[in-house]
Amino acid sequence: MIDEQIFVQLVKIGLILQECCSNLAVIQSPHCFLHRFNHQLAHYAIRVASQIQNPNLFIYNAFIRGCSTSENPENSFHYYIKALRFGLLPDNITHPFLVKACAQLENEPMGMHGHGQAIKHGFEQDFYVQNSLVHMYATVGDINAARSVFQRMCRFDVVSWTCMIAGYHRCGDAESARELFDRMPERNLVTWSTMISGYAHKNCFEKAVEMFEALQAEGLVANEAVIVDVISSCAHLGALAMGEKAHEYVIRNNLSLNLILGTAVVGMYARCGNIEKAVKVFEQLREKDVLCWTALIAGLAMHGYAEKPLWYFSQMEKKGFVPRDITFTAVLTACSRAGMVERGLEIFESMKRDHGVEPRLEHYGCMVDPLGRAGKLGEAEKFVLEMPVKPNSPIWGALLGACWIHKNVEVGEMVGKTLLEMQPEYSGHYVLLSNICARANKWKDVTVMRQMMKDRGVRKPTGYSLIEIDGKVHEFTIGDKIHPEIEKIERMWEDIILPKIKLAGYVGNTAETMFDIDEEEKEGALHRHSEKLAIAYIIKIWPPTPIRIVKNLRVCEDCHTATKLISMVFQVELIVRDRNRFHHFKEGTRSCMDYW
DNA sequence: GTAGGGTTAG
Repeated sequence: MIDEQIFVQLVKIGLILQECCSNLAVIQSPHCFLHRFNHQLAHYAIRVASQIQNPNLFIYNAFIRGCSTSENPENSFHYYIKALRFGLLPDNITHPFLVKACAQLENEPMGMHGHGQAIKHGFEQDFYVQNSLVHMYATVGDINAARSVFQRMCRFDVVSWTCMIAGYHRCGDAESARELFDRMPERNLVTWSTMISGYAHKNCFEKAVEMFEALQAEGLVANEAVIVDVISSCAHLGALAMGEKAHEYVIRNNLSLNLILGTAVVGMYARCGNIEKAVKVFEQLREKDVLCWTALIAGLAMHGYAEKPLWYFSQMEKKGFVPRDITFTAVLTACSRAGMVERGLEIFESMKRDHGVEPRLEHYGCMVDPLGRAGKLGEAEKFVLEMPVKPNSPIWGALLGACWIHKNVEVGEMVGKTLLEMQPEYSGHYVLLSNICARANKWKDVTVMRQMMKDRGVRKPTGYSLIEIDGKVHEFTIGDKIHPEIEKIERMWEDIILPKIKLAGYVGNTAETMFDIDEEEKEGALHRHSEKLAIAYIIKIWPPTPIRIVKNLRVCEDCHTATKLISMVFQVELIVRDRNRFHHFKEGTRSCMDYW
């Protein structure tokens, strides 16, 4: 029989070891060994515990605490119930961890159970219990319950406010979060981090970056957790200069480029168009895991590479990392972008067979697209109709895109009709369908589509392009009339660029603009597409190499051809990011092989 | 004893 004091020491050591292992498990490979070790350790501790004749509350609290942050937080309840059965009364330490376990599980009914237990044992007024409850309700998204606990509290600290702020962000109420943030008397890094991640996770990337700047203005130094969201926001914005600045901040402040931050930096460089730097950072990372590899593979795919992402995928597997569903999304995208239909199908089939990963909607989407692009419309259609999951609008959208590329009006009309029913508010479907009709000279249908959009109040979003010059972002919109230098830009296009690229074989393609404007304006309007304006502007002044442009919509066929010719005639490298991917233009070649 | 971090088809 083991002495209780010795056991207490054992549990302490065990818990510390367990925490160390869970950290180690993240940074080292192969993972399976450490997981097994972890499991064995827990098992060992439990076996030791069962040897004790009269375990006291301290021991149970240690287990409840240990489990609350483990992979199976529900075990906290297991030990809680065991303690009760043993006739032990839980104390003020027990409840916060029991409630925390429910938050970890994101299980509100269980959390309410925990809340009930705290009331039953008279700890409802305990400050730590209250903070834990606010946290738990905020985490499960029940902001009303969180607020109700919060409002009944006698005192607050930075943790209470921060938990409430996180809760507001979680339920999409950034305004209330901001209000509380401005009002609270004390803020620390976690508070700032909660605000920044709150914005970033709700796609308010500019706000996230603004908060980071405000944090610096306060004289605070961000840590890894903060900067991760800042860098990921830069990635989403496609703001390379801003992202580079954040990366420099990491280096200057000696922040560790750990697994998570490293992944964010790799993703940022890829999404901001500097894929070479993404690869370089990736190669230099000391710690790598499957998500890190996935970020690189997805980045390479985004840039139109095919062999490279597949090579990294095989390297990843060789090193013993187990691909996850999103890894396959990235790999299949790479095949799709490169038009590697057969290779894609092979990998798609291997997902379940060799890796036990059940294909999800996005994986099917990755297959419909290349099949359609390759002209195998029948197979693509069959694929959609025979899917075990109900196809969603992006999948039908991929099929519609294929109909547009291959001028298939019959299938296009059928698919378009389905899409208009599924998403009557989305302008893209009307535009694509009308373009399909326009290509087939079915002008009556084009008019019908136009009218339908008008009747339903659907508007096509305005196309815009962004370029960063000396750290300042310049915006150009289609048919721009408000840009202070618009006249010069237009003259640049008309007098210099257009004649030069015409000599190189450029013929304006007006088919796609049918939808936007009247016949006689067609060619003129085409020249006012935002990326052409941006290029004309940047070529006018000293052009950087490469010229980087970020577009909100997809690059149209005409702009694509024009950009390709500009890169050749003016001897400049252009990197254009549209809503889907990157296009690299250098000396008249392009990375996407006209697959876009 | 209580709060914050990466990847994702079209």
